[in-house]
Amino acid sequence: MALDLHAMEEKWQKAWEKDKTYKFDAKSKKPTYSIDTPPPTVSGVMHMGHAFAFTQQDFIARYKRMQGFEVFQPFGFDNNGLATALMVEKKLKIRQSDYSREEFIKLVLEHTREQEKLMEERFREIGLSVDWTLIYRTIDKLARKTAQYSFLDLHKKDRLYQKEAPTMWCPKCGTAVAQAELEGRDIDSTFNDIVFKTEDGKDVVIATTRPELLPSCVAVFVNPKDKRYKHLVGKNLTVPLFEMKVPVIADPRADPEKGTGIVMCCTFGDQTDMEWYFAHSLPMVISISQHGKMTEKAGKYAGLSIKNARREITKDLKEAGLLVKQQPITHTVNVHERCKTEMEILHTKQWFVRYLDLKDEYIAKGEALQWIPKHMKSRYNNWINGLQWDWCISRQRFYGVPFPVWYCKKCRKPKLASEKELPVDPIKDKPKGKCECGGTEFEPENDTFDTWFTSSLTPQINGKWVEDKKFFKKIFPMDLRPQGHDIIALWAFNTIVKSLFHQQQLPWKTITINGWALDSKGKKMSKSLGNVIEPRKMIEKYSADVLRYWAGLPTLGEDVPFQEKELVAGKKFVTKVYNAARFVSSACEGLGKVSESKLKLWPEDKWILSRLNSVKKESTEAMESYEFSKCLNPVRNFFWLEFADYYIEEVKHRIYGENKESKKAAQFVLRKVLWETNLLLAPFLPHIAEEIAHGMFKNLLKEKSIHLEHWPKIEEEMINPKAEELGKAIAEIISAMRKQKSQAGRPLNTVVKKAVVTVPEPEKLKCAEETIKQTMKVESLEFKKGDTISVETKLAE
RNA sequence: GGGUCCGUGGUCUAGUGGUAUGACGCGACCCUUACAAGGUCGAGGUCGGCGGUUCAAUUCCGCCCGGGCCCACCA
Repeated sequence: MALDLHAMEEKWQKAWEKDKTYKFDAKSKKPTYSIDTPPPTVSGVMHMGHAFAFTQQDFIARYKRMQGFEVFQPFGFDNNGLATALMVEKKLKIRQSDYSREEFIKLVLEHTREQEKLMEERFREIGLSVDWTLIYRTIDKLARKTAQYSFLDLHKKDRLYQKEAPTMWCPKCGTAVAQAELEGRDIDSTFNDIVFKTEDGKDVVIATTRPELLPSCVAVFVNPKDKRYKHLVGKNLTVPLFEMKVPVIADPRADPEKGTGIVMCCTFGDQTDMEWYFAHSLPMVISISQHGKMTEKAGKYAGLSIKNARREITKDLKEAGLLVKQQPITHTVNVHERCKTEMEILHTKQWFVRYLDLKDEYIAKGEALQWIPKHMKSRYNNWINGLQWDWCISRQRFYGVPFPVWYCKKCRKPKLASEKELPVDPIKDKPKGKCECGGTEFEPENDTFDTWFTSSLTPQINGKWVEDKKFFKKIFPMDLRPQGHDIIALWAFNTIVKSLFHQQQLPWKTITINGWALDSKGKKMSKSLGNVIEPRKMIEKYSADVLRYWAGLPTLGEDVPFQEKELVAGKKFVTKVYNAARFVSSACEGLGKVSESKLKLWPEDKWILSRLNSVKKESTEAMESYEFSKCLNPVRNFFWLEFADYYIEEVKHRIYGENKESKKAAQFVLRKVLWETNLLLAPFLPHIAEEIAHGMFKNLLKEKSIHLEHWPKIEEEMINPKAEELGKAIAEIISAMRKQKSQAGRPLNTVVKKAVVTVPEPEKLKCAEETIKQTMKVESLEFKKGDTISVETKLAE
């Protein structure tokens, strides 16, 4: 009887939905286990990486539920941010500028709702034990309210400032960005050796990749130890084409090895330029506008794009004979992670969260957090140690959560919304009351929050921090944050920062960092490479349980190449479990309650019960430390290689035999092992586990779902090393006999006329004589003493 | 350049101070009353390289090579 896995899985998914099996009950007396579920970006599509990570999260959720926790596992959608705005514009063929912010947000929420539905269907197909009534969105009302409340709270705690300062800026998106949004990219460029003139008309050659910044040149730097240029320090040089005079200054940050060893400082070509600007109180000459055009400071080049200006200026230098050499190079440049545009440092007014002063505390708190795998903590530390900028949280973007801020027209002071008004859109809403100065006229802050300003509040959003203090107390701090290693610096770090400011404690007890699902060759799956495999295709071809099996194999945190053959193996395993369950179920027909103490156990019974408990112990410890693969692997091997391959074969004769006493013991053990391994497998293979439980062992179910049953308890008294040793020896002997039958080309049910078994301690195996004889159909069995186990057989004709 | 992880039969992996787990693939045999979408058995590895510690190293230490990721590197 073949089982239709797809129909079976669909049946149980519907049943779980109908029975509200995974519903979070806030009134439950059980201890809460809360999970800070990552919100996938709304795109309508589920990737293999999603399936991978969310399934791993679900293993934990299901395990904790079976350990008696009331599991809070919500689901989220990230529909805040640039990616979403662009997607909606494209799909609906609209421009956000044609709408008010509130209208646009409404539109996005409506539109993404459809995409969410599609995604929700996909995510449901992998059998997540999510409470689907707990869905949050990073731009819906609660998220906006929470983010704005967070802003007010940070303001109250004196953690916010607004400042005109050099800021990382994306000229394409026309907005400030945070350090965490930068990405290093190798870009081809040209080293241009440009001639500056000394006051007495001599040439000084300076190498630069950015000749378009010549109009912003405010100084020239040399290393104080560099003898070649010592004579220039304190003198002025003339900037070619632009003819202004700039001083030569000595500073150790100038690298004599790079370029010509003498470097121009512009406001601002890079971070060092900025440091020099502050360190040497240099003037500021901004020649690039917020939209990436040259300003009037660039003279005749004003209005050109950066690229065009670079070309024109290079051309003019060449014509003037001031460009002596050009050399192609590749260098790493910071680009905006969203649009891959090269970053500029511009002087603009932005809101910042002041947080650089607390680096030590972040590190200390990071120590107090349980990181799994442990080494991921060093990425967090690494990031904090390298932090150089306060968190710039304002974005000159239209779509996002608006700042709850207006400015007094009279005194320019910011006026913040009051908590009760939240969420507000200052463009549409008016502030309540007057300014401190008495002013009554205000203009809105047009900026929106960095999306991470909101995403870093998922524990507060899900815990209803701003709406239900009692609920929040139940949920927060959360037990688990599962997430990818790519966003440790962004999501994990910012969430920790926010909770430290708002709640003065860590947002979670444990953070698990999952790896990536790669293609079979270990490359990242991406549309452009054409190596994307959709989980859905694999579910259709195999099944959800099979896909989950694949996700359960690797160690948490490992990147895993997707090998379809592992699904083949998974499918075989699911089939095996089902078939074995069918056998056990039919073998145990009519078996009611059993009084354990009255059973007379055979050696193989003691062996498998001992092994069962060893495996329970091993797998429970593994799950407790979030090492689910160390649970699944041993359970799988135990089930298949010991229980199915040996134990079942060893007791068949008792099941089919006449002796009621021996049959009952075998039945009891079969049922117990099957039932308990099925429980151990339930977090991994929830559908087939439920099918087996309901279809074959319904009388053992105490709850309406196997997923609400308790995780098997370890029975230490059943762990018996001697029984395990004996069981292993029996298996070895059986295997040796199988080998001889196999090598003789005979079926396994061939009768063995006579067998001589050599073992180190024959007397210990005496009790297993009947088991071996019956299992291998041996007519006459003799034990001999010898150093190693070996078997001689005479097969029937 | 700094950090970190990884490198085990054809492929993917488990694991450990005493030469190794399982899977997929491969070969042979077997239609044995749970399972032929199966079973049994088998072949296949100098556990990246070099040195060191040790009675003993794949496992510990150092260096090197190769790969991934994070950070830095923008003259």
